[in-house]
Amino acid sequence: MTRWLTDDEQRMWRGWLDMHAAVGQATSEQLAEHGLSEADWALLVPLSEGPADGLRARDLGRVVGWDRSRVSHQLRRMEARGLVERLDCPTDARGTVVRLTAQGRRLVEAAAPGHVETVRRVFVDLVDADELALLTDVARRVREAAGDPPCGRD
Amino acid sequence: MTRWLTDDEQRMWRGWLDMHAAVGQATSEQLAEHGLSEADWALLVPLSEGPADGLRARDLGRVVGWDRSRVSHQLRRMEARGLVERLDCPTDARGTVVRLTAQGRRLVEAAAPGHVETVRRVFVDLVDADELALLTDVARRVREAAGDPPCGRD
DNA sequence: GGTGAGTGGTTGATGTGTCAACAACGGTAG
DNA sequence: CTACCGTTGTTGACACATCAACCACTCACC
Repeated sequence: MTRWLTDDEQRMWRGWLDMHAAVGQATSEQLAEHGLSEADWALLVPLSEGPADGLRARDLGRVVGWDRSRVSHQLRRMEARGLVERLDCPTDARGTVVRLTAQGRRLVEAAAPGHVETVRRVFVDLVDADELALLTDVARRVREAAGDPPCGRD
Repeated sequence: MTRWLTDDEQRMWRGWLDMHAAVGQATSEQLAEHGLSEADWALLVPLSEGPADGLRARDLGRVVGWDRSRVSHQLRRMEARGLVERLDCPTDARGTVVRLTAQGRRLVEAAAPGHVETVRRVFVDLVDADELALLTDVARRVREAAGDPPCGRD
């Protein structure tokens, strides 16, 4: 006996999916003004916030919640565009240290204000304090129910 | 003067992104048990709900909010797997009519109950009536602020 | 009946995400 | 020291998303 979704539930579920698509589109378009993708941004942010001498690819992957392969592929493309460079890790010959280039750092700093403004305009500034607390709580419940694959962005 | 996100705002924004990742992962894994992807599902659902003699590719694209190219690529892969078939459109020589095969219809009907149960388990059943109304309203506000690219799923 | 703008669909190129296989290294038990 | 196992990162194959180019067709207009 399947409990199908009621009309209200379906409206919420679909609206929520469409909301995510709309927000993703808005942030993608904003980053594209600087020649960046969401995938670029996901890696550039922790690199810009981390130590100036770079991060182990392993640690970078943990921060953003990606597997090694995805990180490696993305870094290859970003290195080809001159955003990051890969160095041998001095403490572990298996490792790779990833560091922002000067150009990469300039791009992050140029794109960050517009990114935050977009996030505010299409989402954060549209909810009041009560709603913000409730959304945070719903998100926590859902992550726990779904098995909370640790992730991180921004 | 950029208004950076406060800690609470950042927590909500990140939690919300992670929530979406967790829900997407849960539904993807459930569909994968039947050998289906989210992209397959997006097209299979309107095809299974539409007329038995199929849908114009154009109309299918409008329902799911995809452009022509994306629909065409996805249909090519699905046709190769025997889920759908493409027929010439009798009323417009430019058109293509897409129809579920018997195998495609069996797969949709086999996967649908588990899909709905997953959506309930990781999301819908975790919010009460008040929260459901509020989430629906927030989603509406966000879609309007972001420019509401019409979409549709499930 | 032509002609030209617009529509419908396909294709190829490139960027992105996932999986499995692989090579190289580190750590530990014997 | 050697054997072995777990870790780290890369690679290749394939699925998916986006963009631009292209062709065939429709339709409105002359």
